[in-house]
Amino acid sequence: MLFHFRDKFPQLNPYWDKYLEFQQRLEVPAKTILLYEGKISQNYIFVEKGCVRAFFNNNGDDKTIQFFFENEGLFSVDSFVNNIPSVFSIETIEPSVIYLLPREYVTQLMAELSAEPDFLQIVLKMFTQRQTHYINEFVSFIRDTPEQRYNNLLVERPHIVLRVPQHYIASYLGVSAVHLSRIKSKLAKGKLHF
Amino acid sequence: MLFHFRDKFPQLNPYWDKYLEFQQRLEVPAKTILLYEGKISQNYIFVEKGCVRAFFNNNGDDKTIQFFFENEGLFSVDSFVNNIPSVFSIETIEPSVIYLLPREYVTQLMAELSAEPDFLQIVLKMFTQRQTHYINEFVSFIRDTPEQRYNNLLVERPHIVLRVPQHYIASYLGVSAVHLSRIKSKLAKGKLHF
DNA sequence: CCGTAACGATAACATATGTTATCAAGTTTA
DNA sequence: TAAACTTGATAACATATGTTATCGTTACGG
Repeated sequence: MLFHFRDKFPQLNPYWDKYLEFQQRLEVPAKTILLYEGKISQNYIFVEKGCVRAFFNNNGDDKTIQFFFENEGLFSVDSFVNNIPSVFSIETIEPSVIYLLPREYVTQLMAELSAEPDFLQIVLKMFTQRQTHYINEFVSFIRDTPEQRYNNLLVERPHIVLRVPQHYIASYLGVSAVHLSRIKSKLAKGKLHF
Repeated sequence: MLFHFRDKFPQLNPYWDKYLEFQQRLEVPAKTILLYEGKISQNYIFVEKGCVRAFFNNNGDDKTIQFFFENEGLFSVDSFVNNIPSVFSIETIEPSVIYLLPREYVTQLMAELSAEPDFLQIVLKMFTQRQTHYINEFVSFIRDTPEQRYNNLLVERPHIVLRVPQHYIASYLGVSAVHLSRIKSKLAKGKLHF
């Protein structure tokens, strides 16, 4: 359970900026784990450069839930808010520049934000957006074939296809890497008829 | 995008109770449509007796998103909050007793609730719960086979399997009705070995 | 610079799932 | 009560997808 913050609600940026100095800057290679499945989330994670994914282990092979790129922030809401073990891990996909804001500062920031007059409205909108996102994700599994989901990804979020290794995308789409390769070659053949 | 209210946060019930008199009581047969896909949600819907489902039409056959039973309330958050056409329909599955609270009263209710000191906390918790629910739904599609999903349903929400016709459950699980029948018979055979 | 790992394509085979059709039992409705 | 509809099971066949293995290419660390 993740969500983004920064720049989605620009009027909150000044609050955010106040805490820049408390962030820890990390420069890390690919495949660096930022949060371990089973551990309690202790930081809000902001991606300045590179990209990360949220995933969980399922009998050996891992399943990707979501991707995050430049200027996106995330945390395991469930773990962070309720102080319970995270059900997924977070790791970098590319060499990345990451900022971590520790729990105590996030709490403090939240308290300050509550003062903002229309913070309730913003929170509602923020969660409504996130909720719509996750509902669309799962409706897509009910409605679409893997091929259609891959196509949607190509059309709606091509940067994911361009930057992320194929087996992560496959696990995100809910198919095997082999099958995703088949889907791609089938689509490529389709495009030859014109 | 739906969510439940009543009794999940008992401290809010008094607020809710104040609006009981403005609700419209409906006694309807099965297959009564309460909100049409494409229309803007004008009511908060509360199920007193019976059950309903949210679904959308996909090239002729319909796909079920969620089920609601006694004492659960729902509305299309996206449609209701942002005044846009709903992406799904809502219809009764059994003969039901339904209460509708029109938009204007919900708005009024919300305004009153904002006064409640820890309403922000409650809203956060409420949405966090809903978000967890939808994430679990879609993670289940990435992680589990249809057979496992059916099993989860049996274990975690057996009332759904008991009360809801099988083809609705099939469309909710993302499989054909025929295949759900196969899954059931396979599970039944499995249970004979003991 | 070499060895190793990561990535992606493909083949061959096994299994899962969709589609269509048919049948039986129960329910609803005229 | 008869006809029509709903629900669910099953068979037969077609298609989709998973699994395992192999291969070539590229990227990367010693």
